[in-house]
Amino acid sequence: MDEPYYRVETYVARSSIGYLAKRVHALMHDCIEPAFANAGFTFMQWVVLKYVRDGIALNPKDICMEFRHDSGALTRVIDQLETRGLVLRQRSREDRRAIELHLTDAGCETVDQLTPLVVGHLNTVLMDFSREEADELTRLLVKLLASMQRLIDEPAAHPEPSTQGVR
Amino acid sequence: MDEPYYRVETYVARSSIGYLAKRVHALMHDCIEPAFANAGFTFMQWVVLKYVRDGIALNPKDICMEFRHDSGALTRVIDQLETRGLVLRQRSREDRRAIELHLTDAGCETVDQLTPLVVGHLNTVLMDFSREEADELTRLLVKLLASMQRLIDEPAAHPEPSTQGVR
DNA sequence: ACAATATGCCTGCTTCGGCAGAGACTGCCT
DNA sequence: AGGCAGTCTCTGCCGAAGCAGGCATATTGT
Repeated sequence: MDEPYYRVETYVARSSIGYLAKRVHALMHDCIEPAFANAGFTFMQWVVLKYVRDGIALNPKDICMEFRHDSGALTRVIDQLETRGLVLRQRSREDRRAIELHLTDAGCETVDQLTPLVVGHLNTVLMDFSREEADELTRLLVKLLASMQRLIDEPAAHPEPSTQGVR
Repeated sequence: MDEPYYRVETYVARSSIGYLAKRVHALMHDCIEPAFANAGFTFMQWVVLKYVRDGIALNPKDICMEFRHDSGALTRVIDQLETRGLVLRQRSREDRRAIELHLTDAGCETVDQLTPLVVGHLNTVLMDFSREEADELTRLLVKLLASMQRLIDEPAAHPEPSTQGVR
């Protein structure tokens, strides 16, 4: 972008992508979490099961990186899933610090049962969107994620107006 | 939309707006929260100050509604701000259940000092976006919010494929 | 071969949001 | 006037995430 999108003088909280992102997340959560609770799960449990099922991430570390979740918290989520017999922990042969996660049959079944619930909710939420809008929204969100990811990975390459020392 | 956007058979977690929303929020948080911490504040504290400053919401209830925040949690945030002398609580005359929030001079000053920090970060995050893309992203997020809001307000008007009883 | 550093996971402590209920108050109805 | 339902704020409790530290293992450099 040639010149800044937001300006200090005219900045209004409600319309900034920061606020919007937070509220989208909060509302999405409010929409879907009760449905999961209904089925006896939490969203995070679902995420782990789905990620392992799809092979997106097979160990805790990758899930943390992919999903930006706390590793300590993740340990406990996996504990729950293991206790319920949905997931198996298995020490990796190549790197014995690492753990390989495997779904049990019950775990696979759970994913299959929960998927329609998730898909249904997402489709409901997108009801008023044209296919083009949904595609564009997805594209822009992915792009935004990539930008932010780069900002975090390249540490402090982009100097900000500092406000250190306030209060 | 004529037919569903997502399908059970082809649903891949990473590209769904649900996941994207959560990750955008998490990354946004990771980007901005440290900057606030640096200045001695939290994001929620900033939100309250900014909302009051801009007159978007002058009492706790409105902030809760606008920002979808827990009212109990908000009480405590306001406590902190009051302790630090940035905000005043004042019983409303018209409705003595309600509280009117007012910024002290120090509070106004704080908002002025923090605003560039927020605006700077947002602009940095949007660096690779054209103005049109940023506008479109904002529009789509707002539209998505409105859709979800409607779903929540109209209770259960949209029957979902039920998965009750799983586990 | 050995030390120094980094990585992956786990564990306690702290913090914060979600939730339920209480207390004060308002407006409506009879 | 009095009762009653609804509203606004606050409090206590619980569960989950953030954080820091620890242990086992891996990797790198000398």
